[in-house]
Amino acid sequence: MKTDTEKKLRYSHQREMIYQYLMGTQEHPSAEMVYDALRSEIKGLSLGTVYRNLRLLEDLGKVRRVASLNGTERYDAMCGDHVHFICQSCGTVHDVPEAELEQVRGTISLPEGYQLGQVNLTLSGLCPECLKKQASAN
Amino acid sequence: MKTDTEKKLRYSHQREMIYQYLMGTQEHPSAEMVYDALRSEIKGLSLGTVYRNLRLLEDLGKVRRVASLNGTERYDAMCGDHVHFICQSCGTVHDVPEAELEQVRGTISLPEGYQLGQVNLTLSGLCPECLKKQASAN
DNA sequence: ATCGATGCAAAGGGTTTGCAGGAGC
DNA sequence: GCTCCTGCAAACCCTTTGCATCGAT
Repeated sequence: MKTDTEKKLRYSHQREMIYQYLMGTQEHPSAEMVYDALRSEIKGLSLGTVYRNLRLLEDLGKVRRVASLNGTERYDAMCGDHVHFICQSCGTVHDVPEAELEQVRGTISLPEGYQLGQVNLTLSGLCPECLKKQASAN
Repeated sequence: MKTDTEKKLRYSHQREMIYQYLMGTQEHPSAEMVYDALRSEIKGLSLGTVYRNLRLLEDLGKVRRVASLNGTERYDAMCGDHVHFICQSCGTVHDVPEAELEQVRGTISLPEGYQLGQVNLTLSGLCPECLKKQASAN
């Protein structure tokens, strides 16, 4: 009586590497960034495979889509709710550990009848580097 | 010493209608939804024009991109920060007036050197209708 | 008359998918 | 050996853009 994920999945080196890569990075990469990072380690890796596995890992709840920048999705292996900062200029996505999302979650009162899933708090603005560049451009 | 928006803009019926439509709706429409809603009123309206004007209105700060669902951007004419609820199942975007975003903004402490712009709090989950459908499917 | 705005259609960029061969179990 | 997974490339979808024309000032 649940979303039947009847298909049993097999081990795949590609999937494992993709997941490991996401676990080990802080950069909240897009599919293409993952692809670029792994193509040297996995000969013949294809972008399609990266997309397929990201989607699969997402369905499994092991990976999360954390932001969308200029039509490009960004992924993260940490699945707990947390806060992200997106730089409008360079597109970097940083975690913001200081912000207390738990606290935020506490203050939310949804109207009757809604079921709350993810809480996504995204800040945008300019990162230190881009601020610097902007300053020196004047 | 500012982003020179030197180009002077002229009145356009299409732009006016698009803006009015966004002001008058609660549905946080995508470009195509705006197009579909207005094509009967504006003969010969083109989707490209809708996109161009949404972008322009966004640059003017009169309209805001509030969410991206399955790679499709959603727009809103209300430009203050507020909270949105996206139904994972049907894609509806609702405002959540109860949530106190101001309060949230107060609790945020960014690391040194960042400049905070927009604060975007998006909740996702299931809306009442989809919950109902899901229940009756069992 | 000038130059911004439009419609149209083609191009662009990210993501998905069909297919035949390859790999896990 | 049965299926799932992969690589490749074509297909898809949303969005942007080039171009000739229309329209506002």
